[in-house]
Parts: sequence; structure tokens; C-alpha cells
Amino acid sequence: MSRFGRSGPPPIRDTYSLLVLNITFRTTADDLFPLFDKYGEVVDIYIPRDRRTGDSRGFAFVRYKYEDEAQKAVDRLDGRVVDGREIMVQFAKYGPNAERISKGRIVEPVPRSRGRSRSRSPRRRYRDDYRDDYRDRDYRRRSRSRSRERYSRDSYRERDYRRRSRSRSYSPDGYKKHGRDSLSPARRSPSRSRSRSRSYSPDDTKRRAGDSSASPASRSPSRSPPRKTPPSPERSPVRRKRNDDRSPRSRSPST
DNA sequence: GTTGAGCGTT
Repeated sequence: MSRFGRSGPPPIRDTYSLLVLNITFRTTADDLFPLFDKYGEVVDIYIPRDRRTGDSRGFAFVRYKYEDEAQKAVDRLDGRVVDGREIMVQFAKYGPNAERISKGRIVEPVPRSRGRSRSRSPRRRYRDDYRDDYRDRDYRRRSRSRSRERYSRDSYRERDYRRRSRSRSYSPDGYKKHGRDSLSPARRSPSRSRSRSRSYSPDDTKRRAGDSSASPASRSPSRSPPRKTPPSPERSPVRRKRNDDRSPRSRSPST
């Protein structure tokens, strides 16, 4: 939203856009206007904001009516501390003045003098690659939230590691301890397993919050085999019963 | 609540 144009950018006849970087996220056009207006006639000030949060992205575009004024503003405001942060002012690459540069008429107005010129070449390439605004926005957002993402990632990793460790710790533990005995614990296993599972159930439910169904699935296979065994014995008794029945019968002939 | 290389809408 342009400071002076509500329905969009104002009619620009011959304006020069300046790019203001390293400004605080709370700095608004109103804060920059008096600063830049002091060094020349400011036509428009625009601060790109995030469409989701609405916060400024940390840089602004200041349009001057004359190039000399813009140049002066750059020279005077570049490196100025605003809101406790040193801002960087330089000519914008994209804009009405960009056409002039395209003509090859203007030869690097500012950065060269200050020697602050960073990697300006690759920037152009990025813009060419960009097609969707979403991607562009996402990319920039990702860059900004790099620190945040890193923190989040660490947290997630730590949690995952801990969870996995715990899972692994219990798995072998149970198997090793009960694995010693034969099928005797097999029947007792489900009983104990369930009992223990219930103890940890609340904890897991709260921690995972309905996510990562892999955990239960992971544990499922472990419990699956032993669980399959119980149903078997269920039918066994039937046959065994018959066996018992047959047992006496078998003994009968023997006798 | 946080952040920090870069290039633009309403």
C-alpha cells in the first residue's frame, strides 16, 4: 500500500526508487517519510509487507522526484541509524529508473561509491526464476524464518530422538527379558504389555496429540505376533479337549 | 513474542 496512493501506485512520470534495507520490522512509511523528505521530494513510499501476518519485511522503497535528490538521500541516509538499527539506502533495481539502467545510460549510481554493492548480479537471476508470487513469498519467508526453523527443527529432532530412543529402549528390553522364557510369557505378555501400555498411554497421547501414528504402528508389529498366539490357544483347548476326550479313549484300547 | 538477506503494491 503506497503511502500516497490508496488505489495503488501513483502516476509516476519520472521517479527514482530507492531501496531501504536493514530497517526494523516496526518501521513504517510514516517514520521514513520525514527522514527522506528532508533530503528531497518524496513521491511515494512503499513498504512490502507479509500478506499473512501483515508485518513489514524489513525494507522499504522510497521514490524521489529527482535523481539528484535521491542520490543525496542515499548518501546521507545510507548508514543512518533508525530505530536503533543501521539502515542501508541504495537505488532500487526494479522500477521506472530501472528502464534507464536497462538502456545502459546510467552506470551504477550508488553502490559503487559506497562499495557496499553486494551480490547484485545473482539477484536478477532469481527474479527471472520466480514465476509464482507464492513461491517468491515463501522463499523469502523461509529465509527470514531461518533461525526459527532451525530452532523448530532442533526441537523436533530432539523430540524424535528421545521418542525413538525410548521406543527402542522398551522394545528390546521387553523382548530380551521375556524372550528368555519360552511361550510361557507369551500369554502373560499381553497382559503385562497392556498394563504397562496403559501407564504410558496418557503420556503418549498428550505428547503426540494425535499425531505420528507411526509410533503405535511401530509398536504394533512387536505386539502383533504375541497377540496372534492367544487366539490360537483359544482354539487349542477345543482340540485339546478332544484330545482329553480321546485320551481316555486312547487309553482305553491300551488298557 | 521470535527473525535480518534481500528488491515492490493495496
